[in-house]
Amino acid sequence: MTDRQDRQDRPLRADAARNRARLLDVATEVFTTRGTAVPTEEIARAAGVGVGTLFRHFPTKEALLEAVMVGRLEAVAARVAELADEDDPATAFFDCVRLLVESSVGKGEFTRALAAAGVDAHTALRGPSEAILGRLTALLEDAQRAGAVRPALAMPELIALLVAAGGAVEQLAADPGARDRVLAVITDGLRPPR
Amino acid sequence: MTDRQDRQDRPLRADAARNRARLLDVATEVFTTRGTAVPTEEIARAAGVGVGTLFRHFPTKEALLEAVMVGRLEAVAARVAELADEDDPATAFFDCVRLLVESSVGKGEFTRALAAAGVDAHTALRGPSEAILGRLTALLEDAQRAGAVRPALAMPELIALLVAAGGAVEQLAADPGARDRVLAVITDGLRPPR
Amino acid sequence: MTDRQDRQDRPLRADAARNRARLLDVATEVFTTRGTAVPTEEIARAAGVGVGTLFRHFPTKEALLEAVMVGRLEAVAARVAELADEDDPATAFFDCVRLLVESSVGKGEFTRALAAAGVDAHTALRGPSEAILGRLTALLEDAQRAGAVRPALAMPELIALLVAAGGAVEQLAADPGARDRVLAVITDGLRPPR
Amino acid sequence: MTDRQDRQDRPLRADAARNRARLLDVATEVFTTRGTAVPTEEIARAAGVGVGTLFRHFPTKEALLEAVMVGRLEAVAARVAELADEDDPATAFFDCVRLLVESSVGKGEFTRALAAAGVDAHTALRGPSEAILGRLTALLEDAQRAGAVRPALAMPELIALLVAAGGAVEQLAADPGARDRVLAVITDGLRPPR
DNA sequence: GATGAATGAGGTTTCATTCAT
DNA sequence: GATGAATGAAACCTCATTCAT
Repeated sequence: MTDRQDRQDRPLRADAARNRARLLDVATEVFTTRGTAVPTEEIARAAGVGVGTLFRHFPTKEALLEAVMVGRLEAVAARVAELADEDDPATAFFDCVRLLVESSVGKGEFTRALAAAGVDAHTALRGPSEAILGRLTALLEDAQRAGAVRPALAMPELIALLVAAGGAVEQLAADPGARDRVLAVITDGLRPPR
Repeated sequence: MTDRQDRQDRPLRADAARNRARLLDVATEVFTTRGTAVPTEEIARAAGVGVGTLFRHFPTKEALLEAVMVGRLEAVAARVAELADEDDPATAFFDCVRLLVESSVGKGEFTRALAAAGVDAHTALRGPSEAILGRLTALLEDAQRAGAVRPALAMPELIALLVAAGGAVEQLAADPGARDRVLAVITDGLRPPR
Repeated sequence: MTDRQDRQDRPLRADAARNRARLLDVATEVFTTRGTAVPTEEIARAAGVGVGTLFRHFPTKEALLEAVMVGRLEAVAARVAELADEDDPATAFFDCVRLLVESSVGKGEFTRALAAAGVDAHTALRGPSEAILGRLTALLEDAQRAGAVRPALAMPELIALLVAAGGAVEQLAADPGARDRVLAVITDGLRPPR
Repeated sequence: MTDRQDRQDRPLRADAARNRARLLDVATEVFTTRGTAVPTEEIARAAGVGVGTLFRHFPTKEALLEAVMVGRLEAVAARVAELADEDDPATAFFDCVRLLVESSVGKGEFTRALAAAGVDAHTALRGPSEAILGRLTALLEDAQRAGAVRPALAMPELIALLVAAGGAVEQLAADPGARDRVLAVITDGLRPPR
């Protein structure tokens, strides 16, 4: 009776696309700055649409959260791909680290919320996540081979460090000097021990 | 906002004191492992008391959160005080860093929840916080004077780093090796740059 | 309340007529098997049209319900008219009873839903209803005069019995033997008492 | 942590019991006369309590529906048990039939709503249902052995007939004469055919 | 003091209906 | 005429907090 094809793959109507985009923008902004406890109705109002519209686009609050995450991850993945073109392994790796730290602002909150909601976060996030992780793994290994990064460091702790440093940077948003000093500590810490 | 103790200085009856202690224990455990969204009723039940009792001791959920925080900060402050007795400035500072990271002071969630609720987080937390910060400031300065820590580092970013590293460590709870490597990155990063 | 046909007497365009017919078919099927709580959108989808089209033909969900009822009643009225041609009063009456029971005129759900919606159910249903009732009244009187049906029986209770027996038959859809035995009880019960 | 015993088996506090009873009364009345689509809030208001109270007693609308059903079935079961003491099998059986028809008012609506909600209706209703069905089966067999009821009649169709006749009687609530005539048709129909 | 029943504002989600495309 | 996106009232349910027992 209902063909999935019919409902999903048709390109969105102009106004629908506009609304969807506005909702995503607003949700990203709101979730990032005020946490995930913000009522859906408020997000809808801020986007200038009714709740019904929100729920047509994202059938669940979780779905909205997930979509926000996917959007952010995709943007980051794109920029990581650019940076990975750099020739010098050390430069490429540390630029990437800086990028990830600076763009991971607020991400921890999301993953936690998704996890708490019992979502299998991997379903929709896997694609962009793996793109990022794949690149980063390669960059790490190259930089380690080049002697620019301490050999005793694997991906899990690197990820954890990046997410954590992102949180720290977030706290220091008001003081760019402090932010740079945090980044310096992290990057210097990643180099091989003396 | 303030717990019962403060309002009427009558000493708590034995059973009341026991209930208050159990509530704090349970709340610490529950908030830490499952976040602050857990219903008050569940906390009361886990502590073996009725909700009414919980609200007699802590007139607000926020008050309970605050009390939990205060408890944790006080415990940490005590241990920091012990560590500060160490003679070698470098040892003292880095031991303290490790301690603070491992006890994940702050646990982001709490401070955020308190802030979101509009509580002036400093009212009740100021005491123990300042105790910790005072010691840490002194340790930092000593270690910097001794050349063990990079000079370009102030308290705000140190705090941010510690909180962040705490988060990273939390994520890696399952893998002690990774946790140690994170700590190594942070502590090496804190040393003077080459 | 009234469907499009009534408002503008322009004859329906070919595709419009086809859509209207499909909607009625689907709605009859869906309401009958799954109750009246099924969302309009689902009916539209099953009919292969958009919701907008559904509401153009039937300005209200109630209007659709009503149209479904009218359709069923008209079909039954036609068959009752055929049966009434039978010569033997007893045969005619009992055949008619069987027909009405088996076609479950009314299906309780519908009338209730219509009534609950505050529709004056008689406005549009009156025509076909009266056609059926008129015939049935005549058949009942003839059969009573012929001594085939108990004299102490008026239309209201006959109707009620038929609707009720329809419900019983519906419940026993899976077991044709049981269905026949229910019909036997009713028809034997309608004969004059010993 | 939580012992089921602790929560459920304690006798209800006086006010709680009063509220629970009022809620059940109101719900029975409302569901019976106006169907199951009535909002829970309205039931709560009619019972003079807040929604929260309703949901404390019945954690789901379905649970309330089920409780209403159980209550009605238990009442009927008790009366059936009384009637079954009668010596004459025919009298006992037909009295029971009359009772069931008259008390089954509105029951069909409930079972349908429960079924639609996907509840395994048997879980909570099984007890009282089986009590009624067990007695009725025995009465039917006795009456058949005594030659007072047609032999070709099994429980499934008897049940269906009773429920259906209940519906008919409900429709005729305004006219007691008609109601009695319906009952006469049913009971005469149940006797052995001539 | 302790208990847990009661409260009701507020959160998420559904769905009949309207209207821009 | 047809479409389906948008709308928002209203449904169900949760939970911090109060208060009778």
